[in-house]
Amino acid sequence: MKSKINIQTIAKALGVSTSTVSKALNDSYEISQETKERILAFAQQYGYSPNPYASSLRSKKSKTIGVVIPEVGNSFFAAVIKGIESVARKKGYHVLIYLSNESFAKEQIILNEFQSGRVDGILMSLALETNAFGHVEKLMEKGIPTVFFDRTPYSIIASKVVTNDFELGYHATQHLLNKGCQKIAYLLHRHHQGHSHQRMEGFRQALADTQIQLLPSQLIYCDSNVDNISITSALQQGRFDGLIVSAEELVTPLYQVCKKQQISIPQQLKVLSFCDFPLATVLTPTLTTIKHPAFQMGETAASTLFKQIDKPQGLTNEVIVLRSEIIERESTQG
Amino acid sequence: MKSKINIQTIAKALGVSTSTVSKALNDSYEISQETKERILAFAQQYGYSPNPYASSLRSKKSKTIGVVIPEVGNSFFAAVIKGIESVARKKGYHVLIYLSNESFAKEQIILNEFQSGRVDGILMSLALETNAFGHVEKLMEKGIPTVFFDRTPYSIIASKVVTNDFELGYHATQHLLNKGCQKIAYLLHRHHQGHSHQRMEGFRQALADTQIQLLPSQLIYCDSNVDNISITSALQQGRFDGLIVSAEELVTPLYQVCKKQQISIPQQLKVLSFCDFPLATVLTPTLTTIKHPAFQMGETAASTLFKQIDKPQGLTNEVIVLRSEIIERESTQG
DNA sequence: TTGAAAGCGCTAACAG
DNA sequence: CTGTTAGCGCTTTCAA
Repeated sequence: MKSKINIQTIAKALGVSTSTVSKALNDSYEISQETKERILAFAQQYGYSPNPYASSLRSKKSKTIGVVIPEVGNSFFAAVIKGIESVARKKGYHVLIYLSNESFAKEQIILNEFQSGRVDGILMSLALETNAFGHVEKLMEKGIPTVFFDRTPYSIIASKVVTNDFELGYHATQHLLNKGCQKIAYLLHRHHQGHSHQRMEGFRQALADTQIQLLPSQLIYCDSNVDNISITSALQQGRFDGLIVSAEELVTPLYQVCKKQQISIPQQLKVLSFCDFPLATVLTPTLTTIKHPAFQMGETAASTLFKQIDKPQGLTNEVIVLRSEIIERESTQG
Repeated sequence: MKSKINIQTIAKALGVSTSTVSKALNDSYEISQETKERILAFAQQYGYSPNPYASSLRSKKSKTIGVVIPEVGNSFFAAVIKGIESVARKKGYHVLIYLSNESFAKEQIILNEFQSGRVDGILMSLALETNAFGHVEKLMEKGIPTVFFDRTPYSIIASKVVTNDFELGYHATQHLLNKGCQKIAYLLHRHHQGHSHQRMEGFRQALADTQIQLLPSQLIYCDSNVDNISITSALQQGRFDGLIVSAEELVTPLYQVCKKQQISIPQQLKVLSFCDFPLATVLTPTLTTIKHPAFQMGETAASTLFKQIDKPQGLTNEVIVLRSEIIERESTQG
């Protein structure tokens, strides 16, 4: 380590007190313009940057929010993060990203760390594995502002930003029914979250409204991202003529299976995905998707969080529903 | 906020001193098994979790490493992060992810924050915009352990983990030449980094070795991720019969253009991408790619960083080269 | 408008 | 093995 410049160094060098320096650096109204400039210039010149640990320790706030997401590497969460950062930047807050890797255990560890005031607020989307919310409840009892988005804990009362999941499931199903599908399957992860549940309920309801009863065999569970076997066996012999894919990672194995088994989309099987991504426009056939307002979801979640941070007493627990839209492409063409 | 339990509360409640509690919680050998258990049990019961700011302030280390990457949402960086986390977890370190969003300015701001000891070490891949390294040099002068990966500052001596970029450019080009291509173009971002430069040099060299001179028109620059116009105009009238795509985000616009302009791959244009991703296996045609050892790169970079953190004196500045491999698919078939 | 002093919660010498 | 003590670098009263 080279130069160990801190507030004291500056104070001594300029013949002022540390509190003056501190106030100047924080642009306090108590300090004269002249002194401020003198101190700022010095700080600038010598590349001073404040020790965040000291200031957080003393002031009890970290100017930092934690974002807990299951994974990166998919277009949805990438866009959400951008939305979050755009809001946080305006407020002068830092954004720390924590990955649960879809693991319940990891998620618990992460939330545990937040107990100690490492962050001023939390934005969170649950891991697929998560099916109990004790860790979430413990956190909320501490009164740390928290907003959930996308994958939210259904049984917990909290601020949430979600999409119109039930409707989406319903409309997606209707879309396929309108295209003439009779036997629609639903492709999903073995572990799945509340929002997934809502979507499935929409699926079930849409079927019910058309006098179709949902059979267990219509739900195709996949263990990992490359579970081609389950998909292959589920789709054989033209058992289904419509398919809803509930996750971005499941699109690749699906297309692989269809190619190998010579199942032609959309003639034999119409496919709709719950996630939009750029390459959907160049797949063969191009893929009908549901486009979520990911960036906006990030913005909204962050704004909601800052509302809580700024006035912690009135914890409103509002649930904000954003609308997603179906983008029709070749994979569901009649 | 509810319970404000800290080390003092515990000390008082158990009739011991704060240092005993501190040592017990850090599993120091100085404390008897019995006392340890008593303290741990108490801490557990009352949900104590240490204040990271206080401990970092005092101990001068944060047990945290910062990872600066240009973006999330692509398979490469997602895998790198997983590699990093797997190593960091074993060492009991936290991983904070910072996004530069390919912006030079943002990158400078981030590095500036690191000046103050927020993290014990840094792993970094440069933004596309970055073409000066003053901010990097300033950081390294401070002696903060830093390892660069993938996109590294070519003019700076530092620890780096890279792929065999020159070779890759060379082999990719040879691959296309061997398939009979005569006029090969190279698709890249307008802003680009050192590693990209190396790859382009490999490209140039491979052409030179075949007595072909590289013309400026063979380099197709794209401004953003959806710059279909440049691509369209560059590819018209069968000007090229081979193409190297240097970034994952450029694959979608390329396929869009080829579809629209009815340029058939690989008959009229053979395509090779410098990035592998799952959907490459189901595109029409399937895409020949170069698969980078992303997870391994993350692991290696993190291990190298911890070596530096653990013995800061011997800053070795090693450059580790990992090997990537070409995965041949339909898009370059003869 | 500035300064003195106290202390955030924890760790690390050093004593005992 | 346990306790005492002195800060880490900063913010924040309160006094000047």
